[in-house]
Amino acid sequence: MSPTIKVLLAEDQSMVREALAALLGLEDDIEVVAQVARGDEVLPAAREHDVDVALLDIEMPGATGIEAAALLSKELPAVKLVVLTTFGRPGYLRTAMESGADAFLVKDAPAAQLAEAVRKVLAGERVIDPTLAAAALAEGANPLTDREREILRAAENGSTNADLAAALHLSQGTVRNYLSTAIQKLTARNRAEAVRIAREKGWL
Amino acid sequence: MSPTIKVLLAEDQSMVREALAALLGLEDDIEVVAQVARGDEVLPAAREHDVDVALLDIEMPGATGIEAAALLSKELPAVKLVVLTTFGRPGYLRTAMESGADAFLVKDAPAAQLAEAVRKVLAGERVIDPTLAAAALAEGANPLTDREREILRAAENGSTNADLAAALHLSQGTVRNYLSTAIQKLTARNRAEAVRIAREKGWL
DNA sequence: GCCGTCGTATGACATCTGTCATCCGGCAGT
DNA sequence: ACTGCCGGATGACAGATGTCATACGACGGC
Repeated sequence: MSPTIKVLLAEDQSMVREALAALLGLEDDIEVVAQVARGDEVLPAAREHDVDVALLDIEMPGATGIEAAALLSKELPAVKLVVLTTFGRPGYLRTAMESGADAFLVKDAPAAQLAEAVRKVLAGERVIDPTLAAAALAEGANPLTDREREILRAAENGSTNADLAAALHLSQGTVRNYLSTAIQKLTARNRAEAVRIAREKGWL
Repeated sequence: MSPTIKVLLAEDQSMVREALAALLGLEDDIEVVAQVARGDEVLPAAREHDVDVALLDIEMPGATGIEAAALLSKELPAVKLVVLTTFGRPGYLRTAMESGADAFLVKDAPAAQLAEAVRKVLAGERVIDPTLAAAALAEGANPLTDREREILRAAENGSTNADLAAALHLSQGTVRNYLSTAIQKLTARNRAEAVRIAREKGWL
């Protein structure tokens, strides 16, 4: 029979990572050959271990799983990419696929889908939740410009306009202009609501 | 040798839950006899399955793991309680212990600590991260009143004062007063920052 | 070359938010 | 009985935020 599938597992929470490794370890045809806890450790580890499939959590320090996916698909295009996330945000799906992901799984899907997805991507298939795919297509593309996104992200923790202006080397008026247009694009009533909406859609 | 330890596992994300079950399943002396995905299913499941230890995630729909812990320790005091969480917030630790938890683990601790904690609580020990315990003691008690907490929670998603007043049947002025005192208690500069700080400390 | 968009900026204006003083009724300690 | 705290409220004020018009240089597409 065919050799075992070599998997790289990237997930920052040790307990979850090792638990997922245990889960995959129960499968005869799958072997977890490397584990990393940070996005920026993915590429080096993949280079070192000659992996078939990389399993990438999105929320990680160093770099997100999506950023890691983009790097991998450029540097090691033979490696198949499964993106895993807590949040089924349509925008995540979109950018993950644009970054070269072959599968997109949410963590509240049944565990059996994990091993299944690994096998399927190796066979050249793509695996995505149809509901999520529909949602991603329905909501359209991210309407925010780079700068607007950046400023919204910076505004998330409760910074004042003065803080933001200083942090981003802008005038306070400019900060307010960007926030104002972002608020309108997202049909929010203030910056906090705008941040929430953008987060929900996966646009940040 | 002693019979196997019967564990109830409560965690909303199926993939993580089943992965943790797989991890615990590798231990000879531990058996996962029940799995639930919601906080409000914990007590019924515990009643039905005669468990020794309940493993409770905090962030769950229906009821939090902490609320479930409080119920369990009242209704089935023989069951040992391990609280598991993504976020190492000192306030969580405090309320978890006050709710009768015997152990408190964060998900980015090594996986080995999970089985270890299960065995220890059954032996009557308590398991908590010393660093977190120190932080919990250092930061003192939650300074917010019930109402302040409630209003901060409601303000989290970007509601305006008018929204909050309507939702909580208060005058707008009263809403502003509560937010103002909360902001000062938390040494924040606006509601958004206050929410962030309260969240970080586990006071919401 | 022209048009649209983006990044950046200013000024004026209206509204929202945060602060403060002050008040009331209820309730827990002392 | 007195004190203090909580929930709730009002009014006044200052400062922060959101909106709008307008402007300019850079760049991309047509």
